[in-house]
Amino acid sequence: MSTADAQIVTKHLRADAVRNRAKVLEAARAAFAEHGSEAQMEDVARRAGVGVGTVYRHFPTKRALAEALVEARFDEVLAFARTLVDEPGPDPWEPIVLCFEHCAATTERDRGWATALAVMAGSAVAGPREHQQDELLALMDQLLARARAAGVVRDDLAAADLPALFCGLASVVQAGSKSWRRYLDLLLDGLRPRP
Amino acid sequence: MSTADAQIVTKHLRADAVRNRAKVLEAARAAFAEHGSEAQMEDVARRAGVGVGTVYRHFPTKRALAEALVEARFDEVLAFARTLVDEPGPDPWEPIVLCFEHCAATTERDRGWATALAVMAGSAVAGPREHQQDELLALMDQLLARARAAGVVRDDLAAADLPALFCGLASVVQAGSKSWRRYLDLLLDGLRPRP
DNA sequence: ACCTGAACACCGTTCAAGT
DNA sequence: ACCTGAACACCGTTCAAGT
Repeated sequence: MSTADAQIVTKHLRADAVRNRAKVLEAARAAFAEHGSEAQMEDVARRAGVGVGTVYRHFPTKRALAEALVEARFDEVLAFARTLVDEPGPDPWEPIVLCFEHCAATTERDRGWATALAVMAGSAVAGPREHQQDELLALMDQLLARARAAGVVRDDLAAADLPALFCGLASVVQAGSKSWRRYLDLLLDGLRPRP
Repeated sequence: MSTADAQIVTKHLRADAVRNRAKVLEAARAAFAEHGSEAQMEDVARRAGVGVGTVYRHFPTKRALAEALVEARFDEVLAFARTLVDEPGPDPWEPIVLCFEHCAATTERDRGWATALAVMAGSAVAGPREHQQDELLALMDQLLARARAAGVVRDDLAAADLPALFCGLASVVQAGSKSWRRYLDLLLDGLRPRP
């Protein structure tokens, strides 16, 4: 959906505009990774080698630019989740663990990712990236169903519970806690079936 | 400690300065509760009925003002934890639950509180409110010791694990999740002893 | 169509002038 | 000693002029 949109837009873009858009996104990635939401639009423009006006032509506000980056990350996360669903291993518990670890790793690389997860956890009626969110939940639901069937997770754990768990994990990682491993181990252990 | 500091300073303040300082803090409380960290210094000054310069005389930066508010909240939380330690009930698990619920409730009323918890979870070497942090950890340690002795919590759960748990909870609450209750129930259940 | 960058608006912070 | 608020600095955003 978002990919389709991007292509439709792309068709109407001049060649140099396409290049500039990509350069801006790449520059923004670097700037936001380094400075978080404090990153400056002027700095993004400088790194991309364009004028500020060009940045604003492609992304109406700083927030929109940040969200475009998150959308790209979302696609990565979706691809990862799809792999887990499509290539099931012998242990149905493992993909659950991998999802949480992937969430933590993504948060470490991209400070904007925690915000995306917070939006999902808030579960406002609709919102940006709604389709991405739905797809991720559907994928997680499949992973959970398998794990439940195998009796390796609490049988009352639903996919709808996960965004909040990811959100919590992301904030712990982002707090810079050296020991998010310990936090994650506690969390995962708590998701195991009750006796 | 912080209370002592405040009194030492108070002695050197002129009567009108004391009043103004209190008015600024009260105005800041309202402004930050309403707008979060987006609150404007000019607005704080207006609500307090003073000039911006007066706000800056008492608090060198916006960040310092926000931290003063958090320090006050911290004192409230410490008082609550002290009560739990000093007036033990029949059920040693209950105070643990109350601590988490109090954390969630405080986060709902004060958006700045989540930041304080994130700092604790990050456990940087030192930092502001270090004594408050230490005291809170010591109190939690006592509550945990009792619960462990009664066999109502995982015996590997340490007080040092709690800041991360609080941090995660606070971010879920702050995300505006209607169902942080569900999140908290999952979390607490995960802290129960293993079979 | 798209790009540029000077100009504008907004808000955190400072400081000269007041009491 | 402390207060005031105009002035400054910084950064997000706009828009007239260019190609």
